[in-house]
Amino acid sequence: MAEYSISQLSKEFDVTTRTIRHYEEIDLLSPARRGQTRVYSAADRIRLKLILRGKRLGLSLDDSRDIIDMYEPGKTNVDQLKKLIDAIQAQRTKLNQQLDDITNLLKDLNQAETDCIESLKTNGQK
Amino acid sequence: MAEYSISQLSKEFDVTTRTIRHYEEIDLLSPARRGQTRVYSAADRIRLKLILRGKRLGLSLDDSRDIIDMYEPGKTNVDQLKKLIDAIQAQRTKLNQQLDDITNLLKDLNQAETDCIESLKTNGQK
DNA sequence: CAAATAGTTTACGTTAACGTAAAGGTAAGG
DNA sequence: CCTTACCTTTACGTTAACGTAAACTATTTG
Repeated sequence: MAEYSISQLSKEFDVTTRTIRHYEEIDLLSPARRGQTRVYSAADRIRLKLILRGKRLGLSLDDSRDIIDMYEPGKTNVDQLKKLIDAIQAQRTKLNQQLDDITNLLKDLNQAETDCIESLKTNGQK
Repeated sequence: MAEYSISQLSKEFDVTTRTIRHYEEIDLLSPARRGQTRVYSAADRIRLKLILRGKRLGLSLDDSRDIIDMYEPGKTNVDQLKKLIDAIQAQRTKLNQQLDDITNLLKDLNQAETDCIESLKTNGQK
């Protein structure tokens, strides 16, 4: 039963405590309290991790919320489930686009690098 | 020698003309002018495309500017070239992180989806 | 020739995601 | 008991990336 303080998480994920509290303000996190002090569970920690992964992918916090909510199959309603499947498909489409973008960018970077090195050889001589 | 109007590009890439003008305001684009009217070349169009790709990857416009500038080997200075190679490496690192994030997210989405479908089977019967 | 369409500049407004400062509570160590 | 280290809340400030509106020009079309 792991527990974490706000500063521990702050250090582990290299974000400010303000950021973590901000996520609570917009209901992305809801840690327990010991008195007034926030106490984060392992589940809270995972949520934070997911939020930050979303950030690295350029998602808005609202988008991240949607995605994270997908992981919880507490949505018994059938219509909601169907909506979820659609949302999952939409996300997948977007991610595949990103994958495509990244491979292209990596290709471009390789090209830029060889150009650079080439230029260094030629140019570094004079 | 292809030429494009601002509204053509706006439609092609599904962004507003305001957005395109904004990129000019911050010197990400510098189209020619016919009188007062902007005239975009094929190269301008490519730059816009690259900017938007950067956006999809969650890059800031400043980051995109840096990356796009990498493609132009007009940087004869040796020191700048070395800096460029470092920058390229840094970008590569970040992109590989993103790749990792995406494959994980896709994995999660698959899981979420099968959970959903499972839940639909069980739950949709009653 | 009037109206619609596409272009322009200028300039203030908006939203997300925190930053930053103020003011204070609490527990441990010397 | 005082300092140091964390914790808290409240609240205004900031930046990026445009949105939106006003006011104007130029061209085309019924």
